[in-house]
Amino acid sequence: MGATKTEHFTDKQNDIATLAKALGHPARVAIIEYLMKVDSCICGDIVNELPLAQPTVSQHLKELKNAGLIKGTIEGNSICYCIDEKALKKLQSYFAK
Amino acid sequence: MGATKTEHFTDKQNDIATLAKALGHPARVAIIEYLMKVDSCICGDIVNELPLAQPTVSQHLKELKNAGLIKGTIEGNSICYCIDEKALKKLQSYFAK
DNA sequence: AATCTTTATCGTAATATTGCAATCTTAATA
DNA sequence: TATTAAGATTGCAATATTACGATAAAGATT
Repeated sequence: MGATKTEHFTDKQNDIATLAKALGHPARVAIIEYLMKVDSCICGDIVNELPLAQPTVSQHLKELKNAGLIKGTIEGNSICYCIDEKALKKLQSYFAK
Repeated sequence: MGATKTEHFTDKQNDIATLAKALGHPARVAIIEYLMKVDSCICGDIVNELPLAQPTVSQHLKELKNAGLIKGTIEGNSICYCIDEKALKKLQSYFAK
């Protein structure tokens, strides 16, 4: 036991839960808010912005990416992260009911 | 360590994260959707509605209550759960930006 | 009062998350 | 090609979550 029984719920419910879960940590909320503010991205800046070690930030970014909330594109040496509007719109329209 | 470093983030960020986290499980999304649909509540019905055992549902309800998403009022023998609009509004207005 | 009904709590097993040091990968630069 | 810089991955310890059987608490019913 201990694992979420996703198979018993609808795709939509699982989808919303996945997005919400990704935002269920203040560091990830902070990342999203930072990305909203600067719009353009610069991944290293996120590490400087947060009071967490680089591997920890990298892990949070991975989770946000898996949930579809952010996108990352390789920019030569570094990586440019930015918000995936589609996922945010999904949340927005879900709560507008 | 393993515990979230809430003290490094703003109250608002922690607040949103708490609400989002509460919705970060499909069963809790399903509970909220069910409460939206029936409006009035009847707690036992939620147990029947979900494919989970009664103690598990009770635990999920507790988390939703702790996060402020639902309210429960004693109705004689049983308990009447319903959505706390304030929390939903908070999420709604947060995503409407 | 004994029993039933409804919901919460306890205890515990299985699994997931959080955080970081150490290390690896890959591209830029000297 | 060595070195540096930016990020990701690995491995691990601490903690949290998920799920449920057993049981408790409290009002309703007989």
